[in-house]
Amino acid sequence: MNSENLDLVFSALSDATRRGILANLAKGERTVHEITAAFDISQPAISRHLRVLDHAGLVRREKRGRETYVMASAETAAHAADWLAHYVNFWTAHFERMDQILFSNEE
Amino acid sequence: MNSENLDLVFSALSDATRRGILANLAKGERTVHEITAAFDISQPAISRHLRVLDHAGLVRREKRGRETYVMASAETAAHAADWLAHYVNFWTAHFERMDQILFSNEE
DNA sequence: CGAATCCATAACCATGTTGTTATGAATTCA
DNA sequence: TGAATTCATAACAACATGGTTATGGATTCG
Repeated sequence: MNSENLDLVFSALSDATRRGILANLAKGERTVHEITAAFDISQPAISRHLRVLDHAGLVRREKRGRETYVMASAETAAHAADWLAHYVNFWTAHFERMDQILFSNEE
Repeated sequence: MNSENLDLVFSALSDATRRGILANLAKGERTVHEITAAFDISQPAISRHLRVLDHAGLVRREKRGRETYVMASAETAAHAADWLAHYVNFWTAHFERMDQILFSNEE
C-alpha cells in the first residue's frame, strides 16, 4: 500500500458517518437506499460518502437492476491496520528498550 | 476511544507529511528543529502538523529550554489500530461464513 | 406506456485544511 | 547586555470537504 492509498484510506476513516456506514456493512451488503435510511443526511450526501469509501478501496459497489449494493472490502482496511500496527510495534519496542536502559538492574 | 478521538486520529494519519513525522519518531524523540530540517516545508507548517498530531494524541511535546522535544505516543495509535482490526476481523469473518455457505460440501 | 423508485451528479454555500510570510516570546550564547 | 536560536501563533490565500437542493438517467411497477 503506497502513501497515496494511505491518504485515501485514513481520510475516508476520519469521518464518523463513513465509519458508521462501514459498521452497517459488518453484517453484510446493503443497498444505498437502506444506508440512506439509517442516517439523518440526504441521499446525495450518502452517495458521496460511498464514493469516498469506494475510492479508498474500503467498499465495493455493485449495481443490480436499479439498486446499488454496497459491501465492505476488508483487504484495504487490513493493509492500513498493518501499517498502523507496524508503527505501534516500533514505538512500543523503542519504549521498552528505553525502559530497559533506564530501569535495568544489570548495569 | 470515542468517535471524536477516532476523527482526530484518522484525520491526523491522513496526511503524508504527518505520517513521515511519525516515521521519524520511530527511532526516538526529535526536536522541532530536527523535524523541520527533514522536510521541505516551513517551520510554522511543521509546528501546525505537530499540533494536529498532539491534539490527536499521537505525539507528546516537551519543552526543555528553548527546544521542544517531540516523541511518539503509541497508545492512541494502538487504539485506532484495534478499532480497524476489529472491523477487518468482522468483515473477514463474515466473508468466511459466506464462503462456507456458498462453497460448503456439506449441504 | 406512464408513474414511481433508486441513485449519481451538478451547482452552490459554509467551513476546514495546508501552505505561506511576518512577528514575537523565551532561551541560550558570546 | 545584545545577538542568535528555537518555536508558536496570527493573518492570509488557495483549495478541499461536507452539507444542501435540483435534476435526470436507468429500472421497475401498474
